[in-house]
Amino acid sequence: MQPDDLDARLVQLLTDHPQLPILECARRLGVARGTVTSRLARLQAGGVISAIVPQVDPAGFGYDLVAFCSVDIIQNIGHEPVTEAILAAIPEVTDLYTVTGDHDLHLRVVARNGQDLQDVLDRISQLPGVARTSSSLALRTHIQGRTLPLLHAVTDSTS
Amino acid sequence: MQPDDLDARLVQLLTDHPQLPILECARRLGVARGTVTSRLARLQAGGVISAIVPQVDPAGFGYDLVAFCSVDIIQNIGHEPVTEAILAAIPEVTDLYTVTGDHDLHLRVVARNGQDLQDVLDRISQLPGVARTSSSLALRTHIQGRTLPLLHAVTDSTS
DNA sequence: GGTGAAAGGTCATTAAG
DNA sequence: CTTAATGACCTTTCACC
Repeated sequence: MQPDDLDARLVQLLTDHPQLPILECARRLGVARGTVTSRLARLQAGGVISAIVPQVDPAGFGYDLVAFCSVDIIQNIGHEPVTEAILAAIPEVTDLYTVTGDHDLHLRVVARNGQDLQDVLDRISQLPGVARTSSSLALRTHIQGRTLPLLHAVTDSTS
Repeated sequence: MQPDDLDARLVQLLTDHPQLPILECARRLGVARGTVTSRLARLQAGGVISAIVPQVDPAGFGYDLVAFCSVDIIQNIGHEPVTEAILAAIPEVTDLYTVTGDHDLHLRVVARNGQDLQDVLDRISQLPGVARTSSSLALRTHIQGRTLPLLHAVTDSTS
């Protein structure tokens, strides 16, 4: 679907003020309450808004280390068994992608400290189907999961 | 902070049923209403719950291509100017990390299609301070931003 | 547990593309 | 003619005491 400028401003407003009532949103955007309601419904139906749920941050309970890990898979094994094994066995894996390039899988993992990270990477390496892993530590997270600038860019160029 | 099993079940409940009233949460968890309220407040204050906001999914408005890009920075330039330039100029960058290893920065970018992706990568390459980029395309997103399994693992071993 | 107040869902009307 | 916005009604629910 194609969101417009009003959609972008609505999402921005809700992002800045998480629990702002719909009536207040309508007031600040200068539209009727029903408009805000229908827009929200349309955004959710269209998949632009995937969910409105509590965002759990692992750093909040000690997992403040982030690393990226590339996994090579043993040749004659499919991707599925390996990805399923990783997802099932390693809760520290927050993101898992099949990628092109030098390696097969790309994952983002979190850990409590260096020792814990080594343990996590070891557990991944020892999973059946995993041939080799290589990793790099995130020294600093400049931004993570930002999407609003893109949404604004799209709606600005549209209007 | 250290969340316990009740915290994990509360977050799980709210994740499964996004707009479940607090009273209903208390009923299903078998605790008093005030308990749920105070738990939620504590989780937010402690940073375990970072926010409860609409999750914007770029795939919802056409950006269904995901790629990872490694950036090498020109030696005598600091990281800050480059990261700031990237964040300011390229809205397609959703994640940006300073990392250890063969490269300096690790980013996640989204695009509308292959041609659009090439354009995005070109724009990154041409930013001042960027020496070189290399990228890999995500063929499949198995999981992204999952944290609940980790939360459950932590609280299970704690209890 | 009771009470005041506000939020959200629904609908008919109206304006606009 | 289709689509969307408006404003008001009504029911339900929440937070407070």
